[in-house]
Order: sequence, then structure tokens, then C-alpha cells
Amino acid sequence: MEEFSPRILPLLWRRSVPARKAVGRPPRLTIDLVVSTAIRIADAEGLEAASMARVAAELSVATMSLYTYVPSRPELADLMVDEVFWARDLRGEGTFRERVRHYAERTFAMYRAHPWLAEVSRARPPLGPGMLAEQEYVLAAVATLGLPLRQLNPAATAISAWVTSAARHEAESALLRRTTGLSTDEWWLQRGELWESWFDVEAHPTMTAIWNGGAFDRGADEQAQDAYEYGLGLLLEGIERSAEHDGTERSAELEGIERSAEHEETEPAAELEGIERSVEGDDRVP
Amino acid sequence: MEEFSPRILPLLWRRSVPARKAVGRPPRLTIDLVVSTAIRIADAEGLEAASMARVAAELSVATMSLYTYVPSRPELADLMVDEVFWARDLRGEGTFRERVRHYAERTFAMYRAHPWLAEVSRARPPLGPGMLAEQEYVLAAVATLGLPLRQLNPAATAISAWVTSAARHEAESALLRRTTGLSTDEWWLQRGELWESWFDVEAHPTMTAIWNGGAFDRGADEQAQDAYEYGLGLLLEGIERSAEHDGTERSAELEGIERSAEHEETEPAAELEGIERSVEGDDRVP
DNA sequence: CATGATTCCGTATACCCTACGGGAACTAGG
DNA sequence: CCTAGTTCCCGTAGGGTATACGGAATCATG
Repeated sequence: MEEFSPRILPLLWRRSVPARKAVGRPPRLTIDLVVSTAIRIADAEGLEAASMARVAAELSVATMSLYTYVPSRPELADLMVDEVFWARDLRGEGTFRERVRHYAERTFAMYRAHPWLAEVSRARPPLGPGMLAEQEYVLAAVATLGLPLRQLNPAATAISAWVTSAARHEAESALLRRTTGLSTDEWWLQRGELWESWFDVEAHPTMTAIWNGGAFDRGADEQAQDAYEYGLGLLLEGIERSAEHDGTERSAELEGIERSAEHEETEPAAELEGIERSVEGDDRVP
Repeated sequence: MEEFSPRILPLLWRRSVPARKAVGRPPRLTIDLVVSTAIRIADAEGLEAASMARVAAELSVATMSLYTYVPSRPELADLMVDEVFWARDLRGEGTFRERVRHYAERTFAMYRAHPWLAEVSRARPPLGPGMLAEQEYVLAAVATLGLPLRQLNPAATAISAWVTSAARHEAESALLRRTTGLSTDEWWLQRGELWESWFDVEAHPTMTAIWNGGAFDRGADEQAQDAYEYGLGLLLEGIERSAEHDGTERSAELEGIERSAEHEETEPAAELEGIERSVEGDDRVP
């Protein structure tokens, strides 16, 4: 059984690998230089601008030369993404809330510095050190609460999905402001005709009521921020609550998930003390 | 003060406008035909496939002819999006939970039928009837709880963001499966090398513990679904809870938001009964 | 039949990615 | 110094994309 193994993993993990002995014509560039140049262009002008031709030109090299360093364009994008994820450098300690706040702050800062991240799909992300560092950090944050092992992953995934979703939304807004020259509020203002000419009051009673109540007076971006903070608060409260009364009240709902957990349920974080270092078993299906 | 008014609004709301008197050369096509053709192509082959040239070819018309019906490609995308949003046809009644469930089901169904929706940015969406119908439906669902007026929008936005985010993720997964020929699990399997050669156990103790506890045994798509349902449960519970004890416990946090609400706070849904039909005032900044 | 309105569309420009294959530049070993 | 092996560099060519512009075609009306 011949299995295809993608060429991207050694590139993503290139920092974990010792330098190869020099043989053959010496390269003019390095992968890191290519990646950082692409990131710099994308920061300034968006992901599309960081084309193979453009990156090569920036490095005073022919387009095709880049293909010695990177298999193809999508792989370059993967490398760019994992680079900035790795540079996010999550290392805050403290309580659950403090860690989540640190994660959120760093993530928003990352998307502000590199708004093109919002132009990259989040499905099947680059499996490099940056991505795994995020996973580990958020899981560790949730683990401080002492939740049952099987609940860590859903909780951590919910948190990172919520935070990332908001950061991406903000980044998209920034991108659009740059490409269109219009802020979100200016964009809305330009569409005032919607309310004057097209909006049907009778078909939208709730919106109209909120409107008349004056609850639409914040800008669109601010409303999104409000919703983000409101939702994050609910998620964190809910997760903390399910840690407090240890699955007694909600056990009925969770039974399906916890069914096959055979590890100590009273002290769920105990596994984190004595970690089995072996990763040799091949019965893992991620 | 000359204000630019976008040409897209009359197209989005074309169903609300009476037919124009026929004068000049009669058109061979209609906007609806163009839009539905583009949707059909995108359904089958993705958004990129629905290029101007391709849609025109499908209609046996020259590429440039489409520009009589649609100002440009982005506007065509807007029309496609609002078309399927409108066709989602949200009309379930019932309790808060029932309405949210209906909204979620219809939304997932929509993204399954039109996975290319995940390829379109959610920022600055088309302001057509479909988009507004969604807003109204979710707001009305939340309004059944009797929340204070100023809390309706954050709650509704949180719900729709969470549901949409999950539906988009599933759709992206489907798109990737089609373009790459690999399911998400096959994609992971192909990257088994990650665990064998690159994963650093000591740097990722929490992941390793979860691993050894066997809590990673579900497929990636299933894990995402778990996180979605878990998070949705927390959001709905939290929203319901804040409706039960009417802002007594959380009033400190909410004070900043509720500050300028001068409408009856004890019966917050009262505005929905007697709606002021006037939308003439121009002091609204959406 | 003339006029005005509207639709139709050919051409031209400027991007994008990358398969292929040959030449250039280096090291190691003799 | 010479040669083999290895690796890097890159020119060409082909098939995509969106749309500005201007003129021809086709209708209702007067």
C-alpha cells in the first residue's frame, strides 16, 4: 500500500530539523526569507498581492526560482500562516479567565497585524508548530478548571472558534476599509437608501421596534464587538459552571459524550501530572 | 453634497418594484435567469467556476452581455447570496428554542445545498430581503424571551454568528472534499507523519494527556460538530438565564449598555405591541 | 420612416499559476 | 586539476480571470 505523504510537513517543522550538509550549488535565498517577504507584502497589500511573481520580484529573483524553496502557492500560504501563528507566542499563565484573555488579546493582535489571515480558510489548517501551540495553550487553559477529560476538547474548540471568528471579522472589516476606502459606517451611510426606499416596516416588526427604541445607535463594528464580548462571557460562564457541579446536573446531556471515558472522573486533571511519554501506539485516529 | 448611491440596492429589491414600461431593444435574458444560472454553476463546481465568461457561455450569450444585467462580478455574487438567503424561507413559530432550532436547521440545509456560500465574505453582506429576513427572524426568536431591548441585538448576533460559523465550516469541509478528493479524515490520515516524526510530546502535555485518555477518537468533522452543539447549548442557556433574573445580578455589567434606554424596563417586549410605523426621522445611524 | 432607448458584443489589456527542461554553480573524491 | 554528483536558477509557453470602450443591432413610438 503506497501512501502519499505531503511535502509540506518537513517545511512547517523545519526548525526542528538539523541543517543539511552543504552540497551542490548554494542557494541565494532561504525559506524563511521567502516566507517573511510574502508576509510583508500580504500585510501591506493583502494576500493576493503576495503572488509568486510579486514575491520573486521583491527578492530580485525569477518567479520560477521560488519553486526550489516552496512546492507551490498553497504551501507558501500554509507556511505564512503557521509562521504568524508561531510568532503569536502564547505564554501567559494564571487562572482560566486570565489565560483566555491572554489568548484573545494575542489573537486579536495577530489578526490586526496580519489581516490577510482572514482571507485564508480555517479548514484543514497547516499542521505546524504554531497551530499546535494554539491547541495546547487553549486546552491547557480549559484544563485548569478540572473538567472531565472528554469535555476539554469541545470547550477549547468553542473558545478558540469564538475568539477567532471575531478576530477574523474585525480583520475583514479592516481589509475592506483598505480596499474600498470606506469604513463600515461610511459603507452603511452610503446605503441609507435602504431605509428610505426599500425597507418594509411591516415585514420587520422586531427590527423596527429595536430601531424606535434607539438600540441601533452604535456603529456596526461596535455592535459586532458587543456581541463578541457578550457571547464570550456566556461561553466562559457556562464552561466554568459545568466544572463547578461536576456533571451532576448536566450529566444526562453529556452522557453520550462521556460514555466511554474510563479515566478517573473525580480528579479529571490527574492525567496531566504523570504523562505517559510514549507515542508509539498506532491506534490513534486524529 | 453629492452622495454616491450604490447601484446594487434596486437589483436586490427588484421584487418590490413594478415592471418598467417596455422601450428599446427587448432583453434576451432576465436578472433572475442570470442569477439562478450562476447559482447552479456554483452549486456544482464552486464559486470560481461561476465566472462571467462561464455564466454567459451557459446562457449562450457573449460575456459582455451580462454587464447589461449586472454591474460587475461582486454584485452578481451579492445577488446570488441574497437569492439563497431569501429562498431559505424562515417561517417557523414557537418557543425560543424551537425557533433557534428551526433557524439552525434551515441554515445548515442552505449551506449544504450551496457550499460556495462559505467562499463569500460575511462582512458587509448584501442588504437585500434575504439578509433582512434572517435578522428579523433571529431577533424575533430572542424577543420571545422578554429580554431588555438593548440586549436583543447582541444575543441575536451571537446566535446567528455561532450557527453560521458552524455551517460555513461544514461547507468548507465539503468543498475541500470535492476539490481534493479527500475527506477530512483521509486528509488527517495522510498526515500521520505529523505524530510519528514531528509532534513534540513534552511541548504539548495537555494534548498528549487527552490523547492517552482516548478522547481524540472521533473524526475531525464530528469533533467540530460536538463543539458547535456544546457551544450553542451554553449560549442559549446563558441567554435564557439572563432573561429569567431580569438583569438584577448582571446589571452591573450591563449598566453601560442599558444606560440610555428610556423605554419601559420592566416589560421590555412591550414595544413590540404598539409599533410606531414612522420611519421618516433621519436621525438614524445604522 | 425617423428617433430615441436599450441590448448585444468583439477587442484589447493586464494579471494569475506552474510544467518542463537546460544551463550554472557548487562540493567531494580522485 | 578534473570529473561526477547535486542543487539551484530561470525562460518559455499555455490557459485562466475581469472589464473599459465603442459601435452595431433591435425594438416602440411618433
